[in-house]
Amino acid sequence: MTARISDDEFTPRQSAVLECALELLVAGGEKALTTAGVARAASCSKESLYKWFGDRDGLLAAMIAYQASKVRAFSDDGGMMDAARFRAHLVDFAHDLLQVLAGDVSLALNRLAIGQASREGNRLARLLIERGRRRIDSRACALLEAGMRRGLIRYEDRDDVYHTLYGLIVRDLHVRMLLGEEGARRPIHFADQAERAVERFLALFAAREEERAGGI
Amino acid sequence: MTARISDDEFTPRQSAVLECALELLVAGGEKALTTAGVARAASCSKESLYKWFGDRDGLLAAMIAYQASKVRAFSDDGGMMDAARFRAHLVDFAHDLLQVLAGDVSLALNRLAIGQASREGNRLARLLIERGRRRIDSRACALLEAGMRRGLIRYEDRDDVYHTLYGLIVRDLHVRMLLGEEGARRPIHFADQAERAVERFLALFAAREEERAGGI
DNA sequence: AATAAATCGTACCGTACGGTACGGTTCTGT
DNA sequence: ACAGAACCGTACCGTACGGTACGATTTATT
Repeated sequence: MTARISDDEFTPRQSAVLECALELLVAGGEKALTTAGVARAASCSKESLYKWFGDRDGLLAAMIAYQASKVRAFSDDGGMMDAARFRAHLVDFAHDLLQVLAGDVSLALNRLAIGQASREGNRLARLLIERGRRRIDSRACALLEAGMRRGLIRYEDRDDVYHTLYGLIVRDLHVRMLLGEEGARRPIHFADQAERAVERFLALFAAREEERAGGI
Repeated sequence: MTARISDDEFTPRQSAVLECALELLVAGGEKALTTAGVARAASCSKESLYKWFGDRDGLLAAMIAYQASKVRAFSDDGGMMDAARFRAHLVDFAHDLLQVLAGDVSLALNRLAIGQASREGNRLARLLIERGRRRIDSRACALLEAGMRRGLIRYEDRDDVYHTLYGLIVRDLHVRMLLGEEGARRPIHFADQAERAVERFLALFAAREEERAGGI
């Protein structure tokens, strides 16, 4: 049984080891992530690795859990919000999303999970979605619901509109980055892209002026 | 040197072997794609594999080239096109795109290329983009340019508008399918999704009635 | 300080895989 | 029909990796 992963607390030593493992993964992909390699890079024994994480798969799962635990969940909104602030929040979200997806570690972990996705169970992929994606989803959905409540946008199916926002922001960039396309990772353009995506999103879903004031 | 891949003609025997290899890859992922396994499944000798494809990487490249060669390039349009036909062409494109991306072999090859993307050079990933993606891109761009020429849509940057169309159609579905998410591959919903995506695309880029008739 | 637990480094084992070699067999060209 | 090439099946080699064992060393506990 592959060690406990429900308890995502790691000792400092274990965290340091996982950090080294992530570095190895980022540098050389899954092929470079050997147990002996991690042990050497982290100056620990293979025996400790197996004791802490069970087996290699447990190590991979721990790396995902560890990385996810480093990303703090946002809880923006709260204050009052007019159309301009709502738009700014959307742009912030878009920019953050692009930056997260373009991160070295994020790309490496996604490549890892996708590479293993054909295996039965899909443990890693499910973990990645559960731990990494849910946060982003919930942040965006909270934002969208706030916009809806204040009459700034109109929609029927929240998930549908969220996925549309996602598509407008990310397009095929994520897959292109996962494939290692050089030109794809130009964080310089992220700000522009975030603006344009939100522009189009609001063009599709913003409530019209006359609706913004009151009822239906 | 990894055999010639620029000449994408394979003998019938080689094609049969590559077919078996693709089956193996789809069934069990990269891990299941061993030279011995391919030889056994295809009833050929490992020596022939190495003679034909050079080494394992050459085999992978040949699989991509072979699969790409099976997909015939569209050359739709040609006839005259009004707004309704243009819309129908867009929906067709969207539907085809979703169906292609959701294909077993497509997903398996993308997983393979992504899993190897961290290696230097990125040969497989570049091959996949070059051979697989370009066709889709060119079909869509031809369609968009035809729509532009006939005054049905208006845009400034063709690539930008194409990527927006792509994002509206695919959203995060491709990555979710690559991660093996069960709910993602529901071809039943593809038709709906294609309709909705085109709807939104036209809401963003369709020329207004008064523009459709004549000049600026 | 003494004892127990945890950890390190290294060595070891079994297996699986990439790649090669070779004898026997089928296909091809003349 | 015959020679030569292509090909199949199998066996073989070296290596690399996952996983285990163990003595030496460090750390924690009382």
